[in-house]
Amino acid sequence: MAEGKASVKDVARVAGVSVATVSRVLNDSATVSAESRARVLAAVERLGYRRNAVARSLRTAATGTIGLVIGDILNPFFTELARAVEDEARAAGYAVVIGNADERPDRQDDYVRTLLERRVDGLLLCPTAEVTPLVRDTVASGTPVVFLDRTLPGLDVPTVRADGADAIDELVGHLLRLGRRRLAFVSGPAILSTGRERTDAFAAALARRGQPVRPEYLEAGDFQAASGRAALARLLDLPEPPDAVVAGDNLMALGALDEIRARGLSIPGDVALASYDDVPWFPHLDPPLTAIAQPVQELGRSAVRALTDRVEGREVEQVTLRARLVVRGSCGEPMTRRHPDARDTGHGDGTNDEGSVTA
Amino acid sequence: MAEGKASVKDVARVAGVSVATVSRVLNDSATVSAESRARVLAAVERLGYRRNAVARSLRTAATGTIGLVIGDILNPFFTELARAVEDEARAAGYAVVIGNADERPDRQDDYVRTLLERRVDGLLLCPTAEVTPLVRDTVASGTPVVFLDRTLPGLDVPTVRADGADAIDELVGHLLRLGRRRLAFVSGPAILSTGRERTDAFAAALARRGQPVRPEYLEAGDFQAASGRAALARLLDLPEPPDAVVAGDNLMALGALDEIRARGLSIPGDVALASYDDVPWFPHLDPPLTAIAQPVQELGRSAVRALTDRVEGREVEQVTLRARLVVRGSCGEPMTRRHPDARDTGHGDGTNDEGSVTA
DNA sequence: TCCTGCCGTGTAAACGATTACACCACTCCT
DNA sequence: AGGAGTGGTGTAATCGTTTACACGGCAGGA
Repeated sequence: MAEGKASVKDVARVAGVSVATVSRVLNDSATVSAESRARVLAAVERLGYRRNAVARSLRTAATGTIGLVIGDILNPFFTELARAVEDEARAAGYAVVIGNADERPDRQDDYVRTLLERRVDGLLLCPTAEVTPLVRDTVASGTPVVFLDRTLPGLDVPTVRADGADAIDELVGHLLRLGRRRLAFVSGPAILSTGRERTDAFAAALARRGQPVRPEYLEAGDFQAASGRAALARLLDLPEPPDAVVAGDNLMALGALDEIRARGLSIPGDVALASYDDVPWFPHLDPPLTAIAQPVQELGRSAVRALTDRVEGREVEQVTLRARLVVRGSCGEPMTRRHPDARDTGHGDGTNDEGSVTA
Repeated sequence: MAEGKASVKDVARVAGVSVATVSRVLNDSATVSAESRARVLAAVERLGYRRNAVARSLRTAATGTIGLVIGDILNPFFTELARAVEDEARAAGYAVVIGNADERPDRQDDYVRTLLERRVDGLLLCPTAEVTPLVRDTVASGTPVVFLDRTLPGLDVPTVRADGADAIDELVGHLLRLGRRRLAFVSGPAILSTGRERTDAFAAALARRGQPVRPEYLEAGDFQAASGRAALARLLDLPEPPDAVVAGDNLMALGALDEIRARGLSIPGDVALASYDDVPWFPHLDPPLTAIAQPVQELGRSAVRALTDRVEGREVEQVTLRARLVVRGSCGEPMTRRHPDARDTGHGDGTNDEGSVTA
């Protein structure tokens, strides 16, 4: 109704009670007579009073806020993750402050720093490719931190992540079955679990099937599109270029697509392409991209649960979920339906289903 | 180094000075002897002191934070916008708290409420399709608010947006030139400027060229994929279905794609498709999607500048930028290069260029 | 009647910073 | 020598809440 600068003191005066009573009504913390309650509520309404969360946080030493630092806000994987985190946090009564590290340790640190200064109750971190002193100190200092999607070596932090080893194994089998023999992998930074482990799983899958693992087919990028493109350029310039490439995330797959198209090569004719991460438009690409889908919704929700558990003093353990393979046409699988009359039911983690967002 | 619970008082004690001096060093606000400064800095280091932004904000009545409420975090348009806002805000010394309204007025209000409680210095709002009392009260109460991307009728709020009338006109000309005569438009909610104005521009462009505007070809959605799909279903079920469809945003275009594919129709053979908003993967679709690109980076940056100007007491005026048409193959344009050996230079607002993200 | 307990309420002390004001010790000028 | 200015510092008030503690009144049991 009125100006927005009223404080408890004003409310108390208008309602003819003390500030303590106002506070008690606002938090319904103790017994207050119906009479007082009504008068306070009326005064609040009349003054357009809005509680000052800053002062409240100062006094209670809790902000009701968790920080989420994601790797790259332009990466739909993180975007979807942020959405899931937000939903679950809101349900648990927390607000989320999102920070975008842009895959750069310095920006990550910037965000961690301001989030800590703002006294978030806990921190959800998708760590960038480096163990910075700040991150080390932060986890050491007892601030509730949970790693999401990725881990860093040498730090004892609860982590929520998806294991794609089985899916990668399946994908390798798929490619070999389709006659591909020169399989390449473009991984993320080796220090990140999501970089190292995916490469390892890939190599293990080849080995398990008695296939050689050629070091020149193991490329590394930084999870950004440009690095995917560069990696593809190096691979395609090899004397014996690969006939199948698996990209370590969806952005590098996009970069790979760029390079393959730019060279006038066809997919899957000249080279098969598959991607880690499944995103809504993959089914609409030419050809539809075979991908490994992570349970993004569950990842986000579990992470929030783990963090709030830590914040509220409960014990938490590591959470590992499973990713799974979604076969489409980009590896040479015969396309059974050129113009499908039913929806491709590739996704399946509960929400997004091919570009149709939110139920 | 040590525990993270030190306060200015502790620092003062260790440094052998008063809290005032500590504060002065921390804000380098007044002259402090080199001697004292050094001792304070040493104490800060030794105690691992981290300034409490909550207390600071309470005292200074400023949080150094701006709130950004976007329509839908799963929509890449908003994601890119958020990125731009964040960059500019960070450069201006502000942190950004992102809220995701999910295109729902109640969630928008939820976020506006908590952001105001947390005393953000200003609010960047992409309003949802309804003028809620809270939004009305907020702008009336003098809180610095700037609308971004969209306006609401009846509210006098500085707005930063892109005008697509010229681009739509150009697109209509493009379609007519390619022989399309039954043009349909799937708009967003009529109450939003981004809904209404795009429809109007579309109708005006047709009228200007002496083409009839058929009301049954003017569909409305809610900027989400599902509504685009539903709209397409209605359009394609008409006795005389359109031979070209323009979607009012990228998600509805995705939904349109879904429906067209599900019916076994081909693009552009059976129906041409174009979209408002350009996103990194459009060039990789089958066929590459013709789209109207908004100057997203500039939009975000201008909005932050407008808001910080308001926050810091300067006058601000409306900002209107221009969108532009990016022709690809989805309307029947002969594809000059099936396998381009140069990059499609569709985008051009400075940063993203096809899928390659960040320079 | 007096004591005990409970209910509803108010007073005042925190929380951790910033900052107005006062103060001291100089130096420099007249 | 005395006054004015200045540079460096400390004391204490303040921001808007929450909450420990105290207190008055009233009911019920002995």
